[in-house]
Amino acid sequence: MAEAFREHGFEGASLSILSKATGLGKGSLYNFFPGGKEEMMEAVLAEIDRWFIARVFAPLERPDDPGQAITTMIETVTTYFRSGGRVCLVGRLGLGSSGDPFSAGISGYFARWISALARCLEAGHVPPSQARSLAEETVCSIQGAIVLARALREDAAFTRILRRHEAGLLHVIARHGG
Amino acid sequence: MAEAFREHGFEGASLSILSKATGLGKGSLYNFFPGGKEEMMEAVLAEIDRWFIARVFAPLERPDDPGQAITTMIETVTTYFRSGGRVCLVGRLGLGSSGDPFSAGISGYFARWISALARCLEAGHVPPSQARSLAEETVCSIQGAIVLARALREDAAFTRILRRHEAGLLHVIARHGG
DNA sequence: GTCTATAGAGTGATAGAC
DNA sequence: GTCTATCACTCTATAGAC
Repeated sequence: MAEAFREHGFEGASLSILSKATGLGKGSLYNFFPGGKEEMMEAVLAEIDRWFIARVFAPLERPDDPGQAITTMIETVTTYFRSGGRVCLVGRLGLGSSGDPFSAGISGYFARWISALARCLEAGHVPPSQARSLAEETVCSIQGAIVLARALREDAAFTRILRRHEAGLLHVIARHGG
Repeated sequence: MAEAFREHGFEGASLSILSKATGLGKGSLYNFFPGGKEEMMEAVLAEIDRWFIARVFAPLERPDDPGQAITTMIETVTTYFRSGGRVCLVGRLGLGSSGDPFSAGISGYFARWISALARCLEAGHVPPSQARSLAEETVCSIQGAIVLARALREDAAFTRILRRHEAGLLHVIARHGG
């Protein structure tokens, strides 16, 4: 179901697509999600949120080794987004007017990602304001890299961009003796 | 019509929305665009392409003053995307499976943008490989900034990110005596 | 009997095509 | 405006678990 929303968007993911994707009839879908498509999307977003909290945000927020945490984040994200071949559903949803009912979740996702990464950099002794700029820049570039890799049909663009950011962040930490 | 596609996407922009946006009846729309919605989107993309070639790509490709060309590009883009409040239709289309019929135009748009910016940096005596990386990074960040500004509902994020890139590019040109 | 999960025909509304 | 297809959604029917 998540993949169906990812690929077709909220409006484009029809119930017949969702039914086929899940292998469930319409009756079953409405049994699980009485709120209809909107509730289905909520569930998908909640699952994404849990996944990112566990695998991305939490490790950044209290890192044993900030440099290692950043390297791990880059690897995790590269795998998750399949080197840009897989769209970020949260980002995609935010671009459309159909994302309005989910705007709290959407902004929360990005806000937490940025602040988690900033905290990691601060743990590496990067000054807070610089940490925030770098974190914002990195999350921004990850989203941009997905757009670019999809548009250019070139996964290498995604990995190239992420690698540059990884190197940049590690360099800044090293400079501050992180 | 462009705004309708921008805000609702290809699937979400129904003919009644397009009809209302243009002030034309459905019959008139099919008179102008016998190919239906797909042809309407083609027309919108072609118009965007012309606009970007005239206002963004061409000035970068043969700059009198590379630094000035970059500053102008940042200003033009900031205005065009209304500080992130306005979505990039080409980027948005690339994220969805509905963009498949337009994939050539989509990849061409980004490819030309990156190479135009790279050429501008080369005119500022930045070595080609570095110029290309910086150009890719910048176009990537512009797209990411739109996603982020929309998601966070914070136009300031867009202008902040673009300003950082502008400063970075000007600094690199200055270092190479551009 | 009650509860939960299933499938799918059937609802009116609206889609895109012409 | 008129077409048919499809939309989100409802409803009925059925199944097994307890």
